[in-house]
Amino acid sequence: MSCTLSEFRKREIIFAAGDQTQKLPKLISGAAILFSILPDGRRQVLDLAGPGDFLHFESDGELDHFAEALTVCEVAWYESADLLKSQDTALFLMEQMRERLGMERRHITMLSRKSAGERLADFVNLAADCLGRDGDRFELPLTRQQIADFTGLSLETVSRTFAGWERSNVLTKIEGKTYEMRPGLPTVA
Amino acid sequence: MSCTLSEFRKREIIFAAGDQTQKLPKLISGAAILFSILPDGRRQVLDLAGPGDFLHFESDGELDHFAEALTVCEVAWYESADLLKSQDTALFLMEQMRERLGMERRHITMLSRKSAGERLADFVNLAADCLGRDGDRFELPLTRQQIADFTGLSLETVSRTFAGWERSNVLTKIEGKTYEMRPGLPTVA
DNA sequence: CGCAGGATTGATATTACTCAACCGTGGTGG
DNA sequence: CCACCACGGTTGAGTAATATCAATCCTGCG
Repeated sequence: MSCTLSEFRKREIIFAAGDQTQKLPKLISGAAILFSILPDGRRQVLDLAGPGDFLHFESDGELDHFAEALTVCEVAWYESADLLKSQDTALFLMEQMRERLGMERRHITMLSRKSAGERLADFVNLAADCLGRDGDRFELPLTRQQIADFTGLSLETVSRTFAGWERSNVLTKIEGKTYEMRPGLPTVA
Repeated sequence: MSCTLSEFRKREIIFAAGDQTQKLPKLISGAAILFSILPDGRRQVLDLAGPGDFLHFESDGELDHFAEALTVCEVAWYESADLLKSQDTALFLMEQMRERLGMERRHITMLSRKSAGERLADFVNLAADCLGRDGDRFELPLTRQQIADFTGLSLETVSRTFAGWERSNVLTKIEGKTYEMRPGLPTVA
């Protein structure tokens, strides 16, 4: 299967809403966030992506969201026609889309009725999954604002909640953006 | 393309989480809600479906959500293998999944930072689209609780918000579950 | 060293939730 | 045929959670 590879630096935009596309981008390594910009200028973070995740499924048309590299990342660009040629790869693509749909639905559930603490605990687990853990340690290469835009909270609430966790020793900042978690975070439903 | 047809009455369960499936259900007529049940017993409404919408994309495995008929509805059950055989229908299926993904992302955006009024205005528009409008009139065959479970609000807040709209004449209850809207609902982003 | 952007913290305001009582209606059975 | 019941819906009072506004603090970097 032919595809081209490209690399992005941290904070680089991988693609923007409004771009025309003919290829499907798959994240090979690193992590990215998907977001849209609302009419009032606010950003809504839609999803996190890790290695193996497709960043969009628009095979031919205009993109409706942005993707930004959270870390250095490699992206493979596939021809969607190639992927649909064989039933195997079509099935694989469908599986990918279904997983993404499941992610979005968990996101909906998280936003729907959970408290600030529960949302952030969900987020931390999700982020650790996407970005990789080293034992109990993980990195959060996102700004407070990005975390707020993912969890639907204000950045102050994000900050206060993390501070509370650090005070009660369920979370420790090791250095920079690296944290270590201990059992005791609100349960993830 | 071979497929079987079945019909459901209002409030009937079309399929349940945990069911095994080999077929993809497409709504031909009527409307349905998709929801999941959380560990604490609460229901989370994930989506509304109207004519032409697939109710899930699980081609072979266990379902993770429920579908319930909001009105009388007809459902066509397709073999997923059939749909993936030709590139045309595979592309069509992919388009359907992409649209569903877009719906979920709008849902995320709605839940993320909007006020009760904005969420319900979004919901009303979405519901009118799914369930069909007759000019400015539309039906809402959902309970207050279901609307609350979709918008992430309490049923009391849903009730109060509708009551407020009726008082200010931006929404009128015609009879039963039929409403008429007038310009003036919070803008949909 | 100084600057800029992000992060933290505090005080206050607001929104929507919770708890609780009450209403309306459709259906059932005496 | 009517009374009653059950369920969904409405309304009110009080509260709790989180947003907002504002001041200050880090930290990485030129």
